[in-house]
Amino acid sequence: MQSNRLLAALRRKDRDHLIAACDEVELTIGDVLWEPNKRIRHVYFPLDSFISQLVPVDARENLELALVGNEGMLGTSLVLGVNSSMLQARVQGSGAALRLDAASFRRELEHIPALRKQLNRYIYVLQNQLATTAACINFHSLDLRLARWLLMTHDRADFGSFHLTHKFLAQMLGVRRVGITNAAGLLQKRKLLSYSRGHITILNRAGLEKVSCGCYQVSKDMYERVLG
Amino acid sequence: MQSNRLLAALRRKDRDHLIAACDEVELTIGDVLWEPNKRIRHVYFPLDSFISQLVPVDARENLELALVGNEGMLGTSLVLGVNSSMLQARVQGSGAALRLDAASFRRELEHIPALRKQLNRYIYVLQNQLATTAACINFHSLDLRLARWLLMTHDRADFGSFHLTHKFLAQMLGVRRVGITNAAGLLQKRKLLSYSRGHITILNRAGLEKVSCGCYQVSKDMYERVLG
DNA sequence: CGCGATATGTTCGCTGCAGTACAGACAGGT
DNA sequence: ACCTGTCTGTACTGCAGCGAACATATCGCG
Repeated sequence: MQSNRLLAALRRKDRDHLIAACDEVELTIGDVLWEPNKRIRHVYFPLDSFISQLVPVDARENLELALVGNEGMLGTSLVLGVNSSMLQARVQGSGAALRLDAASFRRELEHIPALRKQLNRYIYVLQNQLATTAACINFHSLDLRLARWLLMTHDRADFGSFHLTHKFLAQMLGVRRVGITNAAGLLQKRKLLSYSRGHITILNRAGLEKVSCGCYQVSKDMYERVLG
Repeated sequence: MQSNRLLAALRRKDRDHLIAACDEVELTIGDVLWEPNKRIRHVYFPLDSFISQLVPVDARENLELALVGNEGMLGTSLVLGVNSSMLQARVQGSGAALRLDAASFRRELEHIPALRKQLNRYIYVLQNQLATTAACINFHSLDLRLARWLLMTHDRADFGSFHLTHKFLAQMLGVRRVGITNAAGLLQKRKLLSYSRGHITILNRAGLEKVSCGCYQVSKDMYERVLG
């Protein structure tokens, strides 16, 4: 069991107080924690789970814009004083998370200035990651984007294999399923990964980083610089 | 001379206090107010100027991700406790703005809770607009994106014509110059706009809205709902 | 006026991805 | 063992946008 990095940065007393207020819950892949523009009832601090945030497009398609693992928190809108978000939150890796209802969370934000400060910085990082993602979509080809996506997921899953079908990846990246098959085929030919029926294993992480566009490193550096 | 909508929402006393602390400055198209990852020295509340925020990509290319006019503020990073941003800020429409140095701004944030609250909401809107932009880039064709861009600029310029060359638009949208020539040609054929040597005039705004993808309306509605 | 600089228009070949269809591979249930 | 549903691989057409080169048009300036 891991801890949550945002909470780990708090002073022991603040952290204990906050964790005591939370429930530890088990999240299962596929769970939808919020629908777009519905009231947010809980915030989540993932421990070893991770959660996608998806923007719905034209009522049919989706696109993943942010991945929240134990380095982050789901529910930043509440920090900004708004109790909904246009993004859908979907569990993408099963595991544990600390959960806190919205009202309690607001109370904790008032009581623990360091928490607000930390989460503000996290929001800054998220914003910049969003900017990087937009640029990546515009300029980089699908295989680069796929490599980046796998690296980000790998960081949060901290084990080298996970359950991801091509169809699922296509929904995340907002492309056709066949596009993923091709891109993944390229990466597989270079012995960077292997997969069969929804089970992807990263064989050569360093190689994958080399193939991926710089966007991965930019996002990662941003996090370390502001929150590390 | 317009006022700034974020400030206009404050109570008279707060607003007057804040405005008294600001300098009114004249911004000229092309001015670069910040470079990426450099220290932010001032924040700006545009009056009748407007400012692009651009993400640099691979050290050569740019992509505009946000446009800040009198409905917003430039310098939200400071609200989040970080004194830089990875985005470049470039004046895209000449005009006036209220300027405040970073230290004073921080002080005002402490003194005027309503300001912090308002700016937090604005950050939320920006974040969602960023999400919408990313989706738009991924799913929508260039002529739709161009229509959206022109509408957003038109909103902030509040007069129907502005100085924009195809080359400049290409840099904003992260595409080739020829791509803009084609897309603009399509819109011109439908009598929605006319241009000659850098001077674009919107002829039929309603028609342009109809042609544009839904992203324009989504962004606009989001602003009105949260801040309107 | 003539010149150079800038802005726009057009063309060509190429690539990446969309859309669609279909075939083979494998897993789990009965 | 068989069937069925799911996952993956392959093949095709079509289009949008890239990169590059070149042609034309317009403006400002000497």
